Amino acid sequence: MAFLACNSNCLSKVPDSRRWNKNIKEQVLKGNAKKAILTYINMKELGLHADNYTFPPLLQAAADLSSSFTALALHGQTIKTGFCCHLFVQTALLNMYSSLGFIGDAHNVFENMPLKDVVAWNSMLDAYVSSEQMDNATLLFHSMPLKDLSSFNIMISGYANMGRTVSARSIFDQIPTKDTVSWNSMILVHTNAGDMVEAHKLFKELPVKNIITWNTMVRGYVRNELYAEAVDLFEEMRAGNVKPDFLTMTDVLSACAHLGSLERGNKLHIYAKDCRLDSSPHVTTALIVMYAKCGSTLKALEVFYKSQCKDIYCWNAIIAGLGFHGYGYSALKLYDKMRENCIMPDDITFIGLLNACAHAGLVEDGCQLFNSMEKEFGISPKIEHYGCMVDLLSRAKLLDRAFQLIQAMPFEPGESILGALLSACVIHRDLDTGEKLMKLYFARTRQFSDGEFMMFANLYAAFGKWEEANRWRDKMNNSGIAKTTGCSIIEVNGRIHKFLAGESRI
DNA sequence: TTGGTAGAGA
Repeated sequence: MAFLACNSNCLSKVPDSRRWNKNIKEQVLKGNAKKAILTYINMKELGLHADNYTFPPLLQAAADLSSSFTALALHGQTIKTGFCCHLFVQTALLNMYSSLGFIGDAHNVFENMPLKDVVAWNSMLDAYVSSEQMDNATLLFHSMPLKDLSSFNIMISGYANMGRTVSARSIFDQIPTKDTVSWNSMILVHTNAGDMVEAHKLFKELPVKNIITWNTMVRGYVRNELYAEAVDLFEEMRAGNVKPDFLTMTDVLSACAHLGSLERGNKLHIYAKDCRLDSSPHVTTALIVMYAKCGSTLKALEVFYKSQCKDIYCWNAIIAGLGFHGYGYSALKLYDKMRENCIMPDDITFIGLLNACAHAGLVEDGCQLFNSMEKEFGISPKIEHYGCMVDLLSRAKLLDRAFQLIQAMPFEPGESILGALLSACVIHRDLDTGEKLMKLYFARTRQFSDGEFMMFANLYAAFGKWEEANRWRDKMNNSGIAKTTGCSIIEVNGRIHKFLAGESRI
């Protein structure tokens, strides 16, 4: 309300709809969609009329807010004022529905447009591409009476998201004059397909690179687990005086975290400070993760406490980092602080917390947190949360409770949950629970993986029951896997004779 | 003064 008063004071002196339009647009550009909508309401209250310049940013604001209610109300306003017939307003309506995921509504707007220019066609094309309807996008692309460079670029980015290298390349080769967007999208196609050699080839060929080109490559290396290459490219970037942004920093820190290189991580931290990139919550989170993974929990805490702008990612990272290193109580204390700061936990927070409890043996705290997810926060536990709980109960030797949880969970238990409880059965010498679990798995009509057959075989082998172990081993689709993956069964003359956990000699 | 295309954290 304070904003409205201020706004009306500032703007009522100049009751010019142009100024109001400009103001609305600026709010949207700043990411303040709510204020933009409030400005529009204020404008109407003052008796000013909206026009074809007012609606496009407002429709964008509705999309930014992900508010279908606001979207429908604004669509109604365009009809009421007659501006729904304006080409630019129609295109903005199409884009708003597309952003909200209402592709059918976007298509309706498009179909009812009496005049369609290339921007309208591209908007519909993008609606299909961003909703992964590449078949519809391809049909539309080929039926377009007008195409420009954006049309080709939109198609390439669609294929990039689906990893369709050949289709993307065919579009790319048809472009007479490519721009940086075309090249960057084509590089992304290859990084998404896991072909960093081809991505790097294009990167070298590209005459004019921008920050997105560099970031696409750095991210590509990280996603494809080529961490040293990611760091090297970052150094090349610096040597070439290309200024990294917060996304470059986030990814190179992530590479460093995977490499476990604290020395390099420290240097990157200093660099991020010098470039003032460390204030971004993305970078803060990446720093916390890097320090935690490199074993420096104290530095992770220092980054966390010094950060002026902490979001849920930062909180989740520090909770998970503490939990991973066995500081269960500290993780729980930070969770309390997080709640005091009125930050709502999400499903990732609980994965960190439950893992923290499992590592520190805090069984009852873990159970309470697990129960609070749905009751207090309306978060339905996912299979990962059940996995953490099975791990927590198994580590605490509460095998029957772990079994009951698996029995009650609304998911098909996977290999990792099976592995957690079965190995606990081996450690705590409880074959009964192991067999009960096997029966439960067997009762569910599903396809068993070789990994699961091997776990069953290992369970019996651990208890010296070679006949059963052999029987389960024989069910494996590829029993040769036992000889190549470090399986813990030793086979002599077709019979399993010995169980050696963790050894790979056969 | 207005609508469309590339990367974007666990």
